Amino acid sequence: MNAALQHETLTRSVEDYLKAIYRLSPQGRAASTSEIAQRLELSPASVSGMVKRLSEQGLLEHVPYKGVQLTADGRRAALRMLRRHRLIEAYLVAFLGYTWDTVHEEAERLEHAVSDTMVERMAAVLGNPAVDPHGDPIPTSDGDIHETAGIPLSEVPAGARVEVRQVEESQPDRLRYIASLGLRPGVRFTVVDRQPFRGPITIEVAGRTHVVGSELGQVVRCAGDEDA
Amino acid sequence: MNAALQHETLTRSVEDYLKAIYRLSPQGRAASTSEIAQRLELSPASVSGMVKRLSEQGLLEHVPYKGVQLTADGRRAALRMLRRHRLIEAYLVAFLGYTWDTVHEEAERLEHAVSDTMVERMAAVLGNPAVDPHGDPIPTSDGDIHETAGIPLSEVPAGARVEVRQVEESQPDRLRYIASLGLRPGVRFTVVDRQPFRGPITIEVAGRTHVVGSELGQVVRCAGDEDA
DNA sequence: ACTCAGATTTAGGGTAGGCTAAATCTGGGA
DNA sequence: TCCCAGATTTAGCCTACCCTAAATCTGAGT
Repeated sequence: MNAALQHETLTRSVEDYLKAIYRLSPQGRAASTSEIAQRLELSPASVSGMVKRLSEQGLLEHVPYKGVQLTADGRRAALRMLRRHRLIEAYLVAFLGYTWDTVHEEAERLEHAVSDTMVERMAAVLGNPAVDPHGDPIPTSDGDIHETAGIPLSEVPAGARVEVRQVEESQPDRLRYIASLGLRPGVRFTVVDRQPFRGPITIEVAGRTHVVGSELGQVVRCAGDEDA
Repeated sequence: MNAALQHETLTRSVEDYLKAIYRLSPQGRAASTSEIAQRLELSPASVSGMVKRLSEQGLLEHVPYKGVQLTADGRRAALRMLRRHRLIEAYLVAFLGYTWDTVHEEAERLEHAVSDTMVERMAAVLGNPAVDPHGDPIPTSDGDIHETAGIPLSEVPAGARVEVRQVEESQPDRLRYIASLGLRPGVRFTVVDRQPFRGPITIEVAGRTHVVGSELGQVVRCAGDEDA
């Protein structure tokens, strides 16, 4: 467990790589070089180079030409960054007048700069929230995370009444659009109609009807409305 | 005025250099390579190299073997960092339970990461304070600063009643010691005795008498107590 | 006016992490 | 089974900063 040592040492770049790889590996699937490159907006060649360094450092497992997976140390570091990122987002919204479309960019920089102490103070004044403003779960300080992945809106059957759980989007303009439809975590709404072949989805939110594309259907994740 | 462009481009390193040079140049005196090196804990050779780059960028004026001065652009950037640093310190003390001995280090990292927007939001919720927790003046967002340099405690005549204005110290242990004497910005106290040749100074703070060394006398700056 | 100690700069080298171009691997379709 | 398109890696290069060691300048004191 040299992760404690590594905390002090990890560079911004490395922290970003680990976070990206975590996000790209649902239940431990391997992430490919090109996926990582795309997410970090770097060339695949650069990613190849960094991947080699990180696997030498023991932060990830690399099978050449096949992909990478985080080691326990790598996962720990990634979850630490995720906690920071999401707590910072929650803090900025709660105390500094940010809205969910503007917090991502700020948190992206702050997550590398705040101390553990500051993160925990923010968590405390927030009352240790379980989710961030987009509904994403906040890992605990000892690295637990409850992936409460709801189902994508695009897979909710027509007629169902559901609740928004998470909005997996970071682009401000898209988030503003989604907010303008009344969709945000915790909001209940009804799926009126869903066309096949990734066709448009008709929803009714707070009495108003909207038709949205399937791309949006992918990022809005919902949970069945148990108490309806 | 390409300073706006530069904002986006300045690296952490450059920001630190400019801030250090500003602090080392009271009323536009030139700062020497070795002073800068000492303050930033770098080798003089490294400073020489960076100084060359920065003067090519137009952020400072360098007369080889003589020293450097900030240009208008450089000064603007330095004051911007000073504003960030001091507002962050004030914010952390006011809202996140920091004490004046612990804020410096945190601010030192955050000042490079926060956006202008966030800085102004912090300023707003703080009510646009004029000074930070150490009594140092906070530059305005358009680069004004009121250097209210009080006189060092070591130069206050015996018998005078004065008020603490600024405590020019960033080391936590020293700040805790100073706080333990009851000295902090705004506190009134009396100089009971002062020995010559940088000798010890006897002060009375809130009815208690302390003897302090002249080194401390340099960092605690005071103002005559007008309304006594 | 000289000299030399100390300050400063230059020379040469290292690491981290980007990039493009070229080489190499992999797997799906003929 | 073979082949080639696309993915991946390697090779070679660049920038930003840092370092130590060596060269050079400056000015204070004789």
